[in-house]
Amino acid sequence: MQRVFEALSSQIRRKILAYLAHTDLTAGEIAARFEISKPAVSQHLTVLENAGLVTSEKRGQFVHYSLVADHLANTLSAYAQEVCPVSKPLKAESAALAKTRGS
Amino acid sequence: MQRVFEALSSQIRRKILAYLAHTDLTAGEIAARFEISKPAVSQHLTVLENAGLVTSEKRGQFVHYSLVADHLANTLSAYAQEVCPVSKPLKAESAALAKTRGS
DNA sequence: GTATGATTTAAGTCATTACCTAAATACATC
DNA sequence: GATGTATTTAGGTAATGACTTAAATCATAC
Repeated sequence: MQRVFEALSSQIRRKILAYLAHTDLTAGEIAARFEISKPAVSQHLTVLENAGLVTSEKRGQFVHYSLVADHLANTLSAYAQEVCPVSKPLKAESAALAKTRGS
Repeated sequence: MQRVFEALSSQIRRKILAYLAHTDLTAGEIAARFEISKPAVSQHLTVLENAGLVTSEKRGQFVHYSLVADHLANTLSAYAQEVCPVSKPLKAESAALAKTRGS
């Protein structure tokens, strides 16, 4: 929990997660989307991985990163529960979601 | 958004919000629940207030703090949407909530 | 095995954050 | 108005985080 919220406190890291929400990417592809150095991006990816928000898999000389959406959603949800026991907006959003997806 | 996640990156601040979820508290009552100095707690409260997560009202010599649950829930929900467009756990949690509360 | 490209590790700097103590401010009471 | 309590501001230090460049690692291709 601490590591997750710490990871989410950086705009860059939140953006990385948003990119990974659409598709898996290699470290290089992620780095190309930001203006900071590759080592800096690598550090951010390490933070995200230590928080359990992404996983990495080495294929050949590339390292592919992917989002662990469940962990993110579970953590946010758990804390929202703790602090907003009767979380109206969350509920409303989810109701809309359920409507769209039929479950 | 940045300020909210920055505020949430501190365990102490998350705990303060959890306390305020149950009831409003004065600055002193909050400080009494932690082992750090009162000025340190005051700084944390400032961070939370700047993030829009709490509001304060001065009554006599006391300052009462209360949670702005909507802002917290909305922000978490918005980012969850951005990163987990089909957020199963969030939905499941909310479905349970809806059941309990009938709406 | 040498050279090339992808990624991470290492080492160091700069800025920010968290914390403390001491002092200031504001309110209530006598 | 002097005293006591609640809270914040000020000033300073230590720890943490983000970033950089340079070097190391590892896989690929020649």
